[in-house]
Amino acid sequence: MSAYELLDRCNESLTKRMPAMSIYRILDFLESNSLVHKLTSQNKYIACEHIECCDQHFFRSQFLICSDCPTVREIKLGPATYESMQQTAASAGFSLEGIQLEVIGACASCASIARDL
Amino acid sequence: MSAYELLDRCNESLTKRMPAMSIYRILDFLESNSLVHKLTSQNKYIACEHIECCDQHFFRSQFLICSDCPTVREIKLGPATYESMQQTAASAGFSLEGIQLEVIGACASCASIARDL
DNA sequence: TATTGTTATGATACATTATATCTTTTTAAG
DNA sequence: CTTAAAAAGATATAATGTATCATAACAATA
Repeated sequence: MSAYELLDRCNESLTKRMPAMSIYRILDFLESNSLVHKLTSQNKYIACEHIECCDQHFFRSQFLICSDCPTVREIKLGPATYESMQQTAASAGFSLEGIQLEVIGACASCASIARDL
Repeated sequence: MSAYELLDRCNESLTKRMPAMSIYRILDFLESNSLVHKLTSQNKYIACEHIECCDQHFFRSQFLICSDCPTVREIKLGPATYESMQQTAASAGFSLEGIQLEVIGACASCASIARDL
């Protein structure tokens, strides 16, 4: 959802109107704790898919974003993949701090619909 | 540069004011021809670093973005890397259409400054 | 050359996304 | 309790991007 979609959703169930600022502050907090991720190519926010899998999740994610429907899958980035990215960066003189890997594609269901046409 | 920075730059050298719409239309065209790329995590646009390297550039790029200065390096994505991403996507049922890989880090010069502190 | 249909551009308004800033409230420490 | 610091509320505004409609340029054809 976008920040403002979240805002509308909140205001449906609240008697008092929530200001946009609060949504962004809350999202900042959740993001900095890896409970929510921002899909920068969509300006949308998504709950971490692995919140419950462990106490502390020390892994990086990539996002598979369907171009036809709202489906998004968050997939853990293998340490080997991450290290190879680190090396690629290093070979260009960069010391890596973070990555944002967003993959656009057709999800299983949309791809099968497309095949039937 | 951001779209509006580009707009301002144009208006410095033009007698007539250019509308924002035109900038976006021009950027759309350049993007669809891989002459300009959008850095979605920054809402900025950058000229392709490999425009002159070949007639047709059939490769994908990743972007190394410095978190301290405006430096951005565009690096070709090796076919092996791309295929491994395709496989990862496929294992989640996605058929890959495109990727956006933005890497945040410290460029060589900013990293060396940081070391000296 | 005139006619017509298509594509591109100009112009304006508006929608969406995000931040700045100042005030008030809450929390925590001494 | 008092006070300093942190969080939340509130409002305005900045930054980014799109919709839409009118006009202009262009190309195909009679």
